[in-house]
Amino acid sequence: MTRLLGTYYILLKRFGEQNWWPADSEFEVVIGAILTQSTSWKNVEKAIRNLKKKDVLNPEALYKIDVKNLSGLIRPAGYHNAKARKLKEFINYLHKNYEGNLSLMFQVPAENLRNELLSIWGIGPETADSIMLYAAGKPVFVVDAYTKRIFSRHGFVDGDIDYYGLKDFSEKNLPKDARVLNEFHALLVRLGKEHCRKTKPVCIGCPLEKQCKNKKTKISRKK
DNA sequence: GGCCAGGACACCA
DNA sequence: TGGTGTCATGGC
Repeated sequence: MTRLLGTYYILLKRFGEQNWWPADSEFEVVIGAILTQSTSWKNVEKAIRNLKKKDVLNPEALYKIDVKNLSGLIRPAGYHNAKARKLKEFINYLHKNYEGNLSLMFQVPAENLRNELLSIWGIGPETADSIMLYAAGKPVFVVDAYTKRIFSRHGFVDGDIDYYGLKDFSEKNLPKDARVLNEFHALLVRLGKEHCRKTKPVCIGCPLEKQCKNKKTKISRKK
């Protein structure tokens, strides 16, 4: 077993299954993946509630709604004008190429699907991988700000590693199993929120405290 | 009242 | 290729 996989089991034992992605449908996962860009999930939930209330959280309605109305509904998620355009870019692509059928799109082989997603304006590496893993069920590792911070602070990778360096490292050291990759990313976000924040890291009680290399800000047990 | 959150893109050197 | 600015609301 790799050290990284061992870390996964440590987190799983401590936090339990996270049951990601919290959504009622694959389509909702895609929308959530775009809305959560650089935004806390609590704000995304409000935007999603608005979309549900107006009954537009489906491919047909989202295709028909005008971008201004859409922008107003997703306002709580921040960057609402930019995100409304992003949602429109995705839904237009889906209608143009797959008749608005997400299941049809997800039949595309993983590597091709990833390139297609990346070709859509507003969908970058992380959002593409989130959609691949949590909506399409493809076995890919999702890198985010928490992953980078946690892995560098705990000595898995250098702090200046880029997205694909981190993704390659992770996928080489973990089984190609969507269930594991799904759970691990969710556990890393949980760890990041509770113990490995950008500022004020709380190492005491962190399940990875012994491995932490964050000397500068690590909180000492000594009085 | 400041910081930052489950990023991506445009622009510039 | 890498650094910086922009997009913006809401919780803590």
